[in-house]
Amino acid sequence: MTDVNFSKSPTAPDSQGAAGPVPRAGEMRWDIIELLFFAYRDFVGDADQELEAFGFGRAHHRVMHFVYRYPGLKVADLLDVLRITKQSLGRVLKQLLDEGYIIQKTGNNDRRQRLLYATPKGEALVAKLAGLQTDRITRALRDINPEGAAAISQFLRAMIDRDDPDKVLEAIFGIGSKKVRE
Amino acid sequence: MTDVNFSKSPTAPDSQGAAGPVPRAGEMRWDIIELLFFAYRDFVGDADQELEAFGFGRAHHRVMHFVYRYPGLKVADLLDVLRITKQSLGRVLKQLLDEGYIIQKTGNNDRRQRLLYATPKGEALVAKLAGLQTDRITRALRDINPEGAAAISQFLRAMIDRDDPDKVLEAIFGIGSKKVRE
DNA sequence: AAGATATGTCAACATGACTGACGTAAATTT
DNA sequence: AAATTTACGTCAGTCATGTTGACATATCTT
Repeated sequence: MTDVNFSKSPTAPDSQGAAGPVPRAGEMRWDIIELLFFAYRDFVGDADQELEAFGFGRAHHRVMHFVYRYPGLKVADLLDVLRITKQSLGRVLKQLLDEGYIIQKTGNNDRRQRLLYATPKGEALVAKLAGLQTDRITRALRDINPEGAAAISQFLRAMIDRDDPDKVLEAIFGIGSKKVRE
Repeated sequence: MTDVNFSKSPTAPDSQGAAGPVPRAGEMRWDIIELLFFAYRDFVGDADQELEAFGFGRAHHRVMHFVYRYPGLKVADLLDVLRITKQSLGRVLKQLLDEGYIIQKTGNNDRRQRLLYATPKGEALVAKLAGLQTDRITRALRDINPEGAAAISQFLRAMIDRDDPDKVLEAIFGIGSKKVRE
């Protein structure tokens, strides 16, 4: 009744419509591709539910998270990290400023800059959401030994593009001696 | 110049605006949370670029992927997997049908069902996109031994909600003896 | 025959992304 | 000192993808 019919596909699996060297299906990492999809879907799903209560979306979460974690982040840095346009960021940032989750401070050296900081209200929101996600991660790591955990960390790092890293990635990869809020 | 000011946050890191037991910052898995964000961002970024050339978006990719991988998937199954509404799926699915990437077949036992299959054109698209993502995964796994790879797989599986698994998750977790296209 | 199910469709709307242009203040370069 | 560049904000318009709720049709189940 809710069964999927897996028998005989009407199209041959080996027929290809594209030119050039197409990778063969047998070499594909379907397993990891799909696990990443589902893992990420449920990982962000934790926060999505909470955010509804605040009238916020994922965009607000991402902004709050990085502002909290990297105090004094500039607007330009945030644009690099989130890879969205000024317009998109502007809308979300304005809401967070208006509702008192984030405050701006004029840069000391460069007065054009607006350095961003989380207010206590903003910190509480970030902590709540990170708590949910940390719970999931901790659960997932429960039966994994330190070597396994190291492999997971190494794998995730290696999945990230390292050409032209932004401010936050530099901190994560320890390129400079950037300090991050613990 | 593009430096981030990490010194003295204007708000105390320990001040909390929320009631109840708030997890302390020191217990948070900021590392994994952020690695997942960046890893997934770049992982889906591979496909996004290619999709532009086809005039498609991520939604089209997700539909194509699961239809290819689980031939004969029903519309209802797809709704479960993608966790979107009928409306949203309908728009995307209609395009893919109209443009010949997917075909429908009426169910054998239940003639109300529309079983979905990828056409050769659709298969080529999925293969192209999966190839890009597989390349990234293979690169990331290059220096990781089999035990590490097992830990990664175990971790990703454990990150996924197991209550009320859909058709595809049942196949992935081998609950039944579902066959999947290799 | 009545009811439940699978799918498709309509209207209306929200969010978060985009482009391109323009303005202002402040820093930097000439 | 003047010209240019940079950092940021904003306006107008568009697009992709998600939402809700209602309703129609064919088909299966009871």
